[in-house]
Amino acid sequence: MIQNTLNREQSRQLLKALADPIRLDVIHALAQGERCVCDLTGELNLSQSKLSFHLRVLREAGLLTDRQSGRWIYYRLRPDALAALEAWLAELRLHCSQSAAPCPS
Amino acid sequence: MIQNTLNREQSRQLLKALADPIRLDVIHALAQGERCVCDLTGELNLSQSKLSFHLRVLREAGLLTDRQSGRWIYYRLRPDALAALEAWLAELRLHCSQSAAPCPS
DNA sequence: TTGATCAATCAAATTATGTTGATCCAAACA
DNA sequence: TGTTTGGATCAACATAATTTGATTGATCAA
Repeated sequence: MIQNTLNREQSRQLLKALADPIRLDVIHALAQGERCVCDLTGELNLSQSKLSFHLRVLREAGLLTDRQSGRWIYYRLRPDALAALEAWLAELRLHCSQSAAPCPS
Repeated sequence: MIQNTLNREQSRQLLKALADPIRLDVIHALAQGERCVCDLTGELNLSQSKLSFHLRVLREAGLLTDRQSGRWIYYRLRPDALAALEAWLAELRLHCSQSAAPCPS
């Protein structure tokens, strides 16, 4: 489960999962709503095992959930994971504009 | 320059730059404010060329700016880049909870 | 049952990224 | 000028991530 404040390792895992062109395609497709794997392969023009690999990376990072219905598996984005990353980024922004003391310090 | 709305490639570059443990250490250090390279090597206990490599990745992604003063170079986080990523994430969240139509579609 | 389909997994091959140590360049100072 | 120092860059090497094709397990329909 994703907490509201991410530690360094959690944010790294989310970022790493997102930092791939194919996985971003998946993310963008799922941003429109839940999708079945069988539809995603077609929409994104990916081989079955390739898609499966990337879905797994995203799922294990906590960005996706899946549910099974018959032989189909549906994936969706987890808004809480996205919100947690947003909060993490917002924190970084708070104090970053402070100037450095001149070197040599 | 980072626009307010990122395209897929821009967001990928930002995410990829962030998705590394050493670069996250750098980011966290710079989140407290501007730093000289010479201080960062010490704080993060990194070899000079290693730090330089990672600073370059972050800078080229648009996450950092640098300024030179004498022989020292100071880096700082770009809050606009962070804000742009936040906005990108927020958009993904808007419609993602919509359920899929049952397969076969 | 049997055969077909959806999707996960695995090992091998490929590709991309990060690390290291050496070298280079520019600024500062003697 | 000549030397020192901060930092960028480069090539060779090491490590990590992705792709591919084959195999497996589960569900469903005939």
